[in-house]
Amino acid sequence: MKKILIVDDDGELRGNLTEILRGAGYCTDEAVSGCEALEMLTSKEYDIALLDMIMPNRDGMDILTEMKKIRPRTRVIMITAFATIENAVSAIKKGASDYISKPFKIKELITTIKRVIEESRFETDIKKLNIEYTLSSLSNPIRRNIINLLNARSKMRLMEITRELDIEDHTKVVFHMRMLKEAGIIEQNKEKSYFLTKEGERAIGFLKLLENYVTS
Amino acid sequence: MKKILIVDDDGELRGNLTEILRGAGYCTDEAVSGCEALEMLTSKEYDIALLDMIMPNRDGMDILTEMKKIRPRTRVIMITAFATIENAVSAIKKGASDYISKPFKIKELITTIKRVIEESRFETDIKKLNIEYTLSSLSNPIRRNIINLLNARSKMRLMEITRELDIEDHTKVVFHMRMLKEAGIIEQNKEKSYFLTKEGERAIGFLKLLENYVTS
DNA sequence: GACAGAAGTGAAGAAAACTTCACCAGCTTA
DNA sequence: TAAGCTGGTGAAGTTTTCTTCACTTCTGTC
Repeated sequence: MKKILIVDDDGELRGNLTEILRGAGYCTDEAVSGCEALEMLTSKEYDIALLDMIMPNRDGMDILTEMKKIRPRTRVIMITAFATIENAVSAIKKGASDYISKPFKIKELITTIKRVIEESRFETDIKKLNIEYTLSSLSNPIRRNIINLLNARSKMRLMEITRELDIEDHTKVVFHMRMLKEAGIIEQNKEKSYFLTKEGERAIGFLKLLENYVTS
Repeated sequence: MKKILIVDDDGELRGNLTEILRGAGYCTDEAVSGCEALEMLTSKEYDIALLDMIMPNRDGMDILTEMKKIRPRTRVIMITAFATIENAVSAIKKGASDYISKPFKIKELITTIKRVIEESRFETDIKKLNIEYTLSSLSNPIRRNIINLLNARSKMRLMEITRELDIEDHTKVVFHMRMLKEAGIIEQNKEKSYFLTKEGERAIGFLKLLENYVTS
């Protein structure tokens, strides 16, 4: 069952959405604010986040950026009352999967959700890309070291890794962390600690296998 | 038990070497000529080849080159009656692991064989290098295609592969074939056909594994 | 509030990987 | 024996990947 996170400061709207989406067979959670949403994303993985663009405190666009950092694979659908083309474009550029404007019909929302899920399922090329990504991530010795470190220590921050690997320039590590994040091998929580994803753990398994072959 | 191929046109010397090396616990085969040696290498893998530099028909140096093409991982020890520094240097450059001159003492030969085996065993960096090689071979889509092709067809020649993959410039394929050969993933027989090594077959296994991960 | 360290961006340069091209040697076959 | 294919080599050029550097922003701490 697909998991959806509803992020909106409007309690009534949240309630309605929850009811409708649960009725449509989705598993939903609610977050009152962007900050709460980020916390929830840190501890749990969602397939989709419905994110209100305009919220008190922090701008939805900011939250989108943060969300993508924490969970690059969670699809975000932006919702806004004041739809403009520029907004839509910049949201998509920042990694949103779709963009719908209030008021919207329930049917419209459901269709959008279905399409976004379908897209993520249908991404054959992205699957291929992923093999590509995974292999080219693993083909670099620095990145293999990083993965092994994270496997041993489970959570590490940037400078810890940098010092552990005895690298002078931390931006070099930043570069490799980005590669690994793009490959879906690691993720980062709100405290900026990096950790292995499930895929990352598989990658470790893969590496060990390879090493055994070669060593034997 | 380590397998040694003795290549010399002098039957008496071959006989002696066989006796001594078997006594020392090695498994040996004999080849009368360079050509015969190449045939034997095609069908069987040896750890070490003792190769006489001067033989009728084909020059030992030529044979060395061919041997390295067929079995890049078989270590070759060159034996010569007329030792010169230039000869030694060019033999090493062509991939010989050592070079000894006739007449040699049995102890000397055994020591050399042991050292060469030890080197190949001790090559921790080469082991690491191999992971490196394997991964970077697999990280390129063209090379993955080549491996898959060879897996399906078992033996293919250069132009077959080139056409099958619909590549205009065959030298591009030559480049990737060289990479794969260096990684120990493919080898080439005397008829110039390429085929997967055992490592290559393992690489295929890895790829399938990875693909399953991603597809699931 | 000033300073140090953590985390990161973006541009520029260096290094490695890959492609293209011009050319050659060997073999087949008309 | 000329033409055409195969399997290469080596140099030059292009692209990608990686590294370095100058600079920013945020956070904690004194």
